[in-house]
Amino acid sequence: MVGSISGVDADNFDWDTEDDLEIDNYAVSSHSDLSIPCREAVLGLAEASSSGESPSSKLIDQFVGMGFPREMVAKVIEEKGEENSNLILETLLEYSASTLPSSSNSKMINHFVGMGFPEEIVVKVVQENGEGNTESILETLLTYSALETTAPIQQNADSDNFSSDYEGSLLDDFSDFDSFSDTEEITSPASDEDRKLLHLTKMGYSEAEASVAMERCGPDSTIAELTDFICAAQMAKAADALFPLEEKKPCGNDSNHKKRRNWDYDLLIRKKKMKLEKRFDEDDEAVHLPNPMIGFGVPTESEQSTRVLPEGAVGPPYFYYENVALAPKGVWTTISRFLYDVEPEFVDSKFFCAAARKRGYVHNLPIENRFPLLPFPPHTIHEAFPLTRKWWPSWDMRTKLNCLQTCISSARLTDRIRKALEDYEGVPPLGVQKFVLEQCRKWNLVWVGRNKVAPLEPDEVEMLLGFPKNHTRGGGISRTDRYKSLGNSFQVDTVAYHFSVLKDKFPGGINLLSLFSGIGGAEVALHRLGIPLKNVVSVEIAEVNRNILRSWWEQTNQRGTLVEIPDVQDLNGDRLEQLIKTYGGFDLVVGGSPCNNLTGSNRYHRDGLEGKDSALFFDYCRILDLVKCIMNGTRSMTV
DNA sequence: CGCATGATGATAGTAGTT
DNA sequence: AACTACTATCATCATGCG
Repeated sequence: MVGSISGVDADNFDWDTEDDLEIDNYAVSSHSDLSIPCREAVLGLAEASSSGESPSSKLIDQFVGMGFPREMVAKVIEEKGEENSNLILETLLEYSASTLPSSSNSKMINHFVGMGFPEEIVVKVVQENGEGNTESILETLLTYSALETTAPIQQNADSDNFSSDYEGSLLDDFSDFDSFSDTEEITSPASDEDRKLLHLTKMGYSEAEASVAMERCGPDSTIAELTDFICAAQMAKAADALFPLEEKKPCGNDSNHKKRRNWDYDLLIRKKKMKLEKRFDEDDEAVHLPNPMIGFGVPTESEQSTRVLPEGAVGPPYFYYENVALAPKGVWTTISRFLYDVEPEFVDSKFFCAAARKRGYVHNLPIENRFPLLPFPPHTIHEAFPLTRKWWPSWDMRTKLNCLQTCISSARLTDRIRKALEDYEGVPPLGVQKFVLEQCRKWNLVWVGRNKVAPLEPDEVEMLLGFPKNHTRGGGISRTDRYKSLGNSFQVDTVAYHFSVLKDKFPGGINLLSLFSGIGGAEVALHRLGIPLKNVVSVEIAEVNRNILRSWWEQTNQRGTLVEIPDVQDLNGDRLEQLIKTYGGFDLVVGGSPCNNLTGSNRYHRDGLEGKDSALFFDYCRILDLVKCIMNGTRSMTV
């Protein structure tokens, strides 16, 4: 019963059974404290000689693979120890920059070229900054990358005001183009928009960036405005990616791309990132989460707050965007910037129901005179699950559940917990309590019997989130799918509280554009508020979710029209124009874009807004902008 | 192939202390 | 300020079964 680790005390109880040594088994491997996981490229380089050797030589191989001399690597590791890879790299860079004479020049250049910077620029920058100053070389190079231009560099300004001069001249160069395009008649086959797009891509921006910028800045925007916008956006997300959407660039730099994934590059970028963010936090105020997380108010805290929306944000239509509050740094700054600089409202659903759900909402709804859905849902675990009270131990002080996620705990875990508790009559030792509570919090376990904990059933999750019972049940939906769909959904009471201000404004019902609808949290919220749904256009990629929504739509005898669109990419300007013409415009545009790449639960692809799924946020922006343009009649008549 | 199962940390924040 | 301790988190991947 006492674990195999010698000298354990009560607080350090070993919970691992003999063949299950995985729990909290951190820091066993000597590599576990490396701050950056090994990339495939590095592994590839080290693979040949790595198997069966000591971690030390493995580490040496890794750095040798980056192009440092073996002796130097060995020496540095000896000096600094193998724990701190960052320090090792720094020292290596220092050495290779300072100790090696003339021949190092080309080596250094190769080094930066290997990171993916164009050779000519590297040569120039190294000359200007001097070889010794790795930091400032990198800084200058990164400045270029942020501008991401392929135009040749001819300026000979000094390094201090280099970038600003560069940008200035760039814009000057295009001022001619602006006046030209403004006055030109549109007679050629290429539209004004296409010309600008072409010009921007020629300047080195990706097509995606360019089109987003053009949509955001409007049809009459000048090239200068557009570049301004892109630069601002890039600076905002510089933290996440200094080479946004690099795959889209036409020039095929596949080998460079791979090299960029090198380890040293990642380390340096990370350092850079932290610096940039710090600077940003000082200038713009960082997005900070309120404590308590009640946004502009919740029903229980009856404080009336007001706000003034930025001019560009004012509807129609009303819009409502949602995502996880605890996203990687800089993400919410970017989201806010792309949504007309509206300040996000961070709300924890624990003020509305028995489960926490920390989310950020960017919307232009009024915030005065909100009212909650009635009846109030249960506010504590005991109220929500009365039967658990009998088995709930006194030392489990939880009154609220944590965030409902897409996965549930394994049966093995609850089994381990049961076995652990069975060893004791009455109250278990503190160490045992700590372990059990930790797991209960992590997996939202509730007490269903003596020493027996269990994950929530799907219908219990439905109830907690404010959906009707069996909302996600049947019709070919698997149990796993139910958990997944529910875990990705709105908390209905929370969203309904925000939507409640619409009830007076749209007594005859509303037209809803619902992006990434999922299982229809927004629709259910409006319905429960008693706001009639006239026409709903729902965009949802997953067939199971579309089935759920359609089934709910039929069961609740909706009078309106439900239009289902699977792929958000299909919702282009033409389609929108047609829909808006048919239904007379949208009153509300709702969307909670996928969060897979933002949430901390994701161990594999937490890539920020640049992630494969999270980038769909930009589709939300695109569509919202189009709706705004079309409805306000400012869209150019050329399409 | 669909489905269920079990194993797999890192990040960014708070709170407290030095 | 810097450091430690502690906490929570709309998940993905490989595997095995029928």
